[in-house]
Amino acid sequence: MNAISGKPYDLILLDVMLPKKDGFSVCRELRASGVRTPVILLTARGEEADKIRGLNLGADDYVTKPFSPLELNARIQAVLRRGQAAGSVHRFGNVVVDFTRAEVTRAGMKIELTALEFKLLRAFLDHAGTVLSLDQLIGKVWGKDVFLTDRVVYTHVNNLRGKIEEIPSQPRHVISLRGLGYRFDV
Amino acid sequence: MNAISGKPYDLILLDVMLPKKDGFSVCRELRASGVRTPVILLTARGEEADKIRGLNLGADDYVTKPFSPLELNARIQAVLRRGQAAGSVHRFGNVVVDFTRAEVTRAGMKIELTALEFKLLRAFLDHAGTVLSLDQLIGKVWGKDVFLTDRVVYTHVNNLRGKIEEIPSQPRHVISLRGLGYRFDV
DNA sequence: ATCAAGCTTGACCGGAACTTGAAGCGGAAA
DNA sequence: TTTCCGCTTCAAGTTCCGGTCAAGCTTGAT
Repeated sequence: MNAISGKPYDLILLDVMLPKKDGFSVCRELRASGVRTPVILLTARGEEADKIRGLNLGADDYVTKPFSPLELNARIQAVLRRGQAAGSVHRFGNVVVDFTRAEVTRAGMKIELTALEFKLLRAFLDHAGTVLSLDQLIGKVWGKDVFLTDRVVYTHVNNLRGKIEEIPSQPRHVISLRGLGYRFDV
Repeated sequence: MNAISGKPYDLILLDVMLPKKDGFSVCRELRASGVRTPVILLTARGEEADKIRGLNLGADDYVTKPFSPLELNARIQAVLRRGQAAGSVHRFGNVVVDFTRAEVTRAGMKIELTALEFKLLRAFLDHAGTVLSLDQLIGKVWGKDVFLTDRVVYTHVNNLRGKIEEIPSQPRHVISLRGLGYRFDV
């Protein structure tokens, strides 16, 4: 821990399989002690659950072994670039979204989203914390010049809710603002 | 402090949780010493009160942890774009208005505004300190060519008052000018 | 003092906005 | 072709906004 905490690293590559102490504990302790340096986890093939666990502990991305150097490099670049450009992995509550893999998990369980629901979720995440009117949503998800009834949006927003919201979730992620639209809160 | 005061930064990202000295003090001291550089506060989830405190101390925006890189970036851009006018976050008295989130708080407590009340409040804030006739208000809130009785305005102005004015507030924010209209004072 | 116009404030209720489950439709896969 | 499944549409039910009404108050003119 102390080997890391003081120094300003740009990125931490963490193997889940370590002697004496596993990568998860390290990751958790890092986060617990306030270190916000990006962390990429290296996990062995087949340890799907580990991936989720790691991301929920605060890791920024994961790479499954065996991995190609190219992929690792790409993900490193992505994580470093993140904060200005759209990263692939997002987290809110207990759900993890990986747009490049088109995978979503809630509390470690995989969730199936349709293509449209992905677009909708992306629109929300791209504007997290700001109100999106129905027209804006339609523009971002379906396209600028499409005629759709508001009901279409209602329905799909609710379908999405049914999949990503914990049940019952006291503070929802997708918040209805009557007369204004929706707002996504992380 | 001196590390900041001399140099022409475009923006300051300030974590509320800092070693030795919290972000609030830093923010207050900055403002007190005349630094007008935009400040974005990072506050932890659940510290709702902190948000308000920070904004009242002169911060320009806040981001609650955990935040998505996208949101942070969006807010940075927003604050930079803001310049000095027409920002999303307004303050008057002990109330804070965030139009992009469609959120209003008074003395730290969240207030629910309707869509119409938001539009009305925006019209007032956009022309704070100047008299707005009823016709002007109707034009800005309902639209240019709408026929409405004055009573409609009366009612909604008073509904808005009931939500944003402290009770009883000796100097009101929404001031009636008999025969002329209303004036909003910060 | 008296009065009327302007404003305040609370209550009401029709309908718009939203939720939610289910049926219809059409394209892609088998 | 048939089946499947995602997107759209429909519809019933619920919430609650917003224009209207009304009664009372304030202010300035007469």
